[in-house]
Amino acid sequence: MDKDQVAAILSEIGVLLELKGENPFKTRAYTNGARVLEGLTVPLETLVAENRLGELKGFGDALQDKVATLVTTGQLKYYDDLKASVPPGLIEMLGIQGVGPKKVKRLHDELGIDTIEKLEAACKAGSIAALDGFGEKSQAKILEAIAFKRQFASRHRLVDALEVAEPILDSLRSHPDVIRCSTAGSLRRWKEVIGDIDFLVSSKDPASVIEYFVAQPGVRSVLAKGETKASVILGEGIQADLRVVADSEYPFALAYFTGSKEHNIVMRQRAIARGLRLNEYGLFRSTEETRDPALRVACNDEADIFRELDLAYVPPELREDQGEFEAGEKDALPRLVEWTDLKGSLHNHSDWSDGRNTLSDIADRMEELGLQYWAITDHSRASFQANGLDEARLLRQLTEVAAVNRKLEERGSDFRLLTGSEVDILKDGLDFSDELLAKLDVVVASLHVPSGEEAENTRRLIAAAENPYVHMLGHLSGRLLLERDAYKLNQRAVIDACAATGTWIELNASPYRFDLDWRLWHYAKSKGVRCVINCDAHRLDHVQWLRLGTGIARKGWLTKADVINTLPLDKLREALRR
DNA sequence: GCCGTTTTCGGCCCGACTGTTTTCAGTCG
Repeated sequence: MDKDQVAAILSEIGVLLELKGENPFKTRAYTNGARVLEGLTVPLETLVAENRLGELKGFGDALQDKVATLVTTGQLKYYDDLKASVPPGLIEMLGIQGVGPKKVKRLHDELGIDTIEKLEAACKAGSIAALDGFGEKSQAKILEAIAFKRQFASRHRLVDALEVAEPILDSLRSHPDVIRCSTAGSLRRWKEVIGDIDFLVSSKDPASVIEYFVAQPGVRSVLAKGETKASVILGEGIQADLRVVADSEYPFALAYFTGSKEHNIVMRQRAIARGLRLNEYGLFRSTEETRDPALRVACNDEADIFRELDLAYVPPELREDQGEFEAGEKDALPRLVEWTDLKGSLHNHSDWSDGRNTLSDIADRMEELGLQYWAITDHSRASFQANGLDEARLLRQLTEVAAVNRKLEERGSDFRLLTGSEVDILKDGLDFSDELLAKLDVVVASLHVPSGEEAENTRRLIAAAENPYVHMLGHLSGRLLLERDAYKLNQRAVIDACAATGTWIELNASPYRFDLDWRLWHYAKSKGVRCVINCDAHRLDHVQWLRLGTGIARKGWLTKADVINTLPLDKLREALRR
């Protein structure tokens, strides 16, 4: 088994132990172990072979033993027995809002409920309300939560969340009683997929802000409303939470609610190690629970908090406990790329294949936005479903691009369209000959029709990377967020090949893809692979995705120097020729 | 289950909200 499979099993063991009512710290040991494995950059089998699992954080005798067994045999009796002892429906029941491991255990032990369907029937029959510790309200809430779970997915794409969050944030900002406000949580950390939206506000009058928030136009129902927080469901089925704090507490609350949970745990531990106590209300000179402002360390913003804990400021995108503490201690955090650093996009479509707009409309719009270049890389002939270009049409397109560029030049514009192709990676090589590819400014090679075999897909992509006319690989994994997993593929092996050949890798900025995944960029960068943040635009307004994609690049620790399309046009042309 | 310049046993990050409770357990983030 590889690390991801082993991590999934450790994580599942954690959930199963919770359902059995095990010691929560034991449960956490498994959950933590899974996270450590997910972030591993060396092959797990190597660690096992060299007996070095004990070097991993939180890996004691029990975890080392179980992981080694899984890696070498692909099986684990402890896990099999545990899984067999817990009905599968119980895990599904955990996904219902307000139902946790303790309740699932009691429902199962006392009423024999082991599926969501049985739970729903029991609610309707009134037998949940009769249970000790439950009541009419719990029963009604469970029914509601089951209906909600069926109607809406609990995970949402970043772009969908931003679309509803940004107007609400603007609205909060305009409220007279709001002093400072921000989004927080996974949205602020720019995760590609988010669960809910978090807002944070500082105010002298929390009650009025809470009332204002629950009355926002997008609010469909109110889940909870207290003195300092409220939870609502927005029309799109996305849950949004608001916290209101005093302005002096704002930086602490912002850091706290931005998370991630794992990042916060380390922050608290750093506070404790310095004789301090950190929570959402402050950083206190005390190890006891307190909110005494006299004991609070004065901090005006998040940077002050990091400084008190002997760290450089960590941008929200990096707060995943993926190395930011080691780097922050040494003041070695990178200066991350900004979306305004980008000068253009090198993978885009026009109405010659499956895009919507003409070459001249595209040029006019991108010039107007202040970009310096925009590559037209329509599909190649094998993508006939996307109206892919054959050699003759591609050659005609080159003439037309030249004509558009001549007009730009005549009116004194420095903006240029670049010629190119998103050439299909086929079973036996690329869809176009090297002679044809050599005539293009930009060649993006993409796998659209994968094989079912990991080794075969990996081989095809490596072969494409080795072609001297290929500048970059497009949407490497082929995933579609919340729709389709990555192809079977050894991504690290392909990254290694790109490092060896100097081939760039695209960060496809489409919010449906964000591919290559941010978790792999740190590795790619360490190998010296350069990134291209591409819109893969099919319409003019997809240019907005440059901003989204840059946030993902930031999560991958990338700087301006790591991203090719931050280069001005003349430097870019040189790089393309190399 | 993990961990240790006080500790190899006894801790392990912390607080708000809800419902079912007369003081707290469960859940969530």
